[in-house]
Amino acid sequence: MTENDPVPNSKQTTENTAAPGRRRELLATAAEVFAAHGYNATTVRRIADEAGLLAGSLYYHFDSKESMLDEILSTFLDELWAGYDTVLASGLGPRETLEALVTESFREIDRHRPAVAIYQKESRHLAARPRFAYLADSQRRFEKAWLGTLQRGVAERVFRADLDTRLTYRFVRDTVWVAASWYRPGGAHTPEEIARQYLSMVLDGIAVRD
Amino acid sequence: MTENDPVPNSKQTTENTAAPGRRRELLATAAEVFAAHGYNATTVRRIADEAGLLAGSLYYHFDSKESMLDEILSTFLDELWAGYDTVLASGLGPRETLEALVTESFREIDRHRPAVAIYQKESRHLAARPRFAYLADSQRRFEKAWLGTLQRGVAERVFRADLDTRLTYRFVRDTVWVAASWYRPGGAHTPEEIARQYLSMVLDGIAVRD
Amino acid sequence: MTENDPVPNSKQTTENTAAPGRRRELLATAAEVFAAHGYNATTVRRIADEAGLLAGSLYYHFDSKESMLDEILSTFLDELWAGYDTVLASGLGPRETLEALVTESFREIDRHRPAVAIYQKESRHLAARPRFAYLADSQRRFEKAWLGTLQRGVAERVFRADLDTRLTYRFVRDTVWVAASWYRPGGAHTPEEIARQYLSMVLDGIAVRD
Amino acid sequence: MTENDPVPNSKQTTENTAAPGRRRELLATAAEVFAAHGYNATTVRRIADEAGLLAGSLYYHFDSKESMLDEILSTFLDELWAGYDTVLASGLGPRETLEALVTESFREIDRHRPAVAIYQKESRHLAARPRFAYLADSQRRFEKAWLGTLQRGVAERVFRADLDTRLTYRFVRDTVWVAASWYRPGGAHTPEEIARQYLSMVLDGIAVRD
DNA sequence: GATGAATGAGATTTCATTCAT
DNA sequence: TATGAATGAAATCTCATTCAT
Repeated sequence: MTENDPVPNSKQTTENTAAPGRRRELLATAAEVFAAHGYNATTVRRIADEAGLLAGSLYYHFDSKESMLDEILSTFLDELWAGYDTVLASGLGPRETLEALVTESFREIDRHRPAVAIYQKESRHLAARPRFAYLADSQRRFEKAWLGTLQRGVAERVFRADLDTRLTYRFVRDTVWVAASWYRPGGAHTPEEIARQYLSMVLDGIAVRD
Repeated sequence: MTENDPVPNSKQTTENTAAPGRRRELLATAAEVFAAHGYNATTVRRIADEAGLLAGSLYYHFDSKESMLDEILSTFLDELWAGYDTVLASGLGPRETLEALVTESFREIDRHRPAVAIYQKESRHLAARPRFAYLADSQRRFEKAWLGTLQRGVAERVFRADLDTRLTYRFVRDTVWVAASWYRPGGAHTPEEIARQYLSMVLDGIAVRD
Repeated sequence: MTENDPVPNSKQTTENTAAPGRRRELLATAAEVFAAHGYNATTVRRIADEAGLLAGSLYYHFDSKESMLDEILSTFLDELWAGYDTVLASGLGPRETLEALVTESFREIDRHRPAVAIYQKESRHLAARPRFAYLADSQRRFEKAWLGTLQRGVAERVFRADLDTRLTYRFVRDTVWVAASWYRPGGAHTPEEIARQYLSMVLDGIAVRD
Repeated sequence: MTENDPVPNSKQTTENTAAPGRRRELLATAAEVFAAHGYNATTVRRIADEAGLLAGSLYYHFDSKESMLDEILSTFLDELWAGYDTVLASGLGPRETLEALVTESFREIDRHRPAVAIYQKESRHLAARPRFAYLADSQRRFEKAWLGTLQRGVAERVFRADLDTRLTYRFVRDTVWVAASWYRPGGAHTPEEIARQYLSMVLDGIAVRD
């Protein structure tokens, strides 16, 4: 769980790595539009309009609409795993690991909201395509990290013994990521505040204790 | 909250001359395909293939691809609200209401999995179109029911006083519905079992109590 | 050399075999245009114009422009090899085999002029693509048939001993097929007449004998 | 037939300020790519890649893709006609003229293989455009030279009386030029050797004489 | 009820070409 | 001389929809 980024992805396509200025701008625009309207429903022309050039001109920078999506998702996942790996490598107990993962996740949502929203909506069917195989890989690592933490918590009697860890994993995973669909950076809550509230609910429950 | 189906929708379009059996079959097929691949990515031809007829022939049964979607979603919402309204009309306390709503929700997922999955993925951007205004209406009623229950619970000291109810509402709402994306009817868990586990987590937390 | 059509080709794509009427017409039109202007330079719209429908409508009948080309070429090659195999299986001597192959070739040009012209112009670079691998296969069988006949002729002292058979094969092969670029069915010469003239030149030379 | 280059062509376009070395290199590269993939299928970017610069940079050297093609073909034809005119002006008999023309042709293929291959594939449809009218002119002169030689040969009883000279002209013309598609300079045969073999076939036939 | 054929609008992509630097 | 970025026209292809049979 602490190995160095074993998730292979295809981030770098034909185009050069060196001149990231324009490229990054265009990707940010594309991500915003994909997130707002869905990948399929987004036309290349729409992205181009938003970025202030003609549709065909995007093809100077990117091979295809799909390769934009690819680069958006893989860049996000690379950063996500950098954060996760730091957490997982730091030798925390299960509860602290869970807290750190949740907090890190909300921070990623804060930084990569469009990418997370796209990931949330599209990853399931994308993962089937060879080009996006890294999504399935990431999914697997993800499960290992979260489910492992829950199971360790149960084993160490930090989490309740009667927990269906698989089910709990799904609940937790989904709630965290779906947040990207309503979260607005710069809104009422900081990522850390949201994480705190969420952890409070999941760890201690919302019911008043007798 | 107990009024009779105030959500207007357009379920019945022009044609319902023929045996409603075929119609229902075709909608079930369409829902399955929409859920699996997304509404936009689903071609009319794909639905027709799956149903064993030619694309053009679907237009004998339905006005348009959109009207299939409309009918799938509105049928689902009608049933959902029938269930919810029964719960909300039965005078339960906040905790029991929450339990009943969650249980009812997982039952709906069990019965209408494809519709719920479509709803989950598409409702946000559909709600903007006039034809699907009922989605926004439903969303509002939904918020009133759930958020109201949480707030009532805090007021009656059944739920913790320090709860950010709005945030909690979002967490709960999302987790429940996203379940449609992994739930498989006839799988390891009954809807009631899933509801029980989920409620246990949300109400009492996963941490071991001192 | 007498086995039953061992050249695999992909003639039948998705579309049905049963209703060949419209399909065949459209292919004939496409072949004519491909032959006249080259495959790359031919637009789908041009074919559609010539056939009297809209460009998009062609896609009801064919998967792609490429699949039209594929079907044109593979249909032609199937017929060609049916004819060649009959000749090769009939136990003729080298000279008679050569005469029969040449005659058969000019007959095929008469029947499939556009296909032959396309084959002549495009086969070299198409053969590299997996989809058109059967072109390379055919090319190999072709060489075996013609070169083999020439070599047999030399061995049996029917053809001159000092013949560079490989070079002669190339000359003969090319001359025969390039004829498709100037031949007009219904013109001054029948295929058999052309074959006779050509064979006279190749077998006996154009110089007056001393 | 001995006039000095009456074929007008447009070889020199606007720019020839710079070192003609680079220009020639670029044209050689372009010719190679045109010959390998066809003029239409060749992108300016491909030529630029092969030459080690960017697509836009080619426009410093040439007006357009078409002007590269123009210069390649007209340069070739100028040299070809220099050779042919020498032969035609030297007062040889029909048989010797034919031998000299064939030999000269294979020498041109050796020197200008890519240009000949392009000429072979593209000249028919290019000749229609005004800019490439010189291709049609050349074609006419070509026919006059070859057909005239054959007719003279028949008249002088050097070639067989029963020859269909028009048909023979086509056969001979095609075979010679198609050779560009398989000939590789520096391969097994010198141009002169190929010419000898070819002339042997055409003049004396491949059949053993009784 | 269903088919086969077509429409037409719009999508992605390609590519020769331009031009400021 | 060359680059990097963009243009704009056109190409292939997709797909919801229509309609005569």
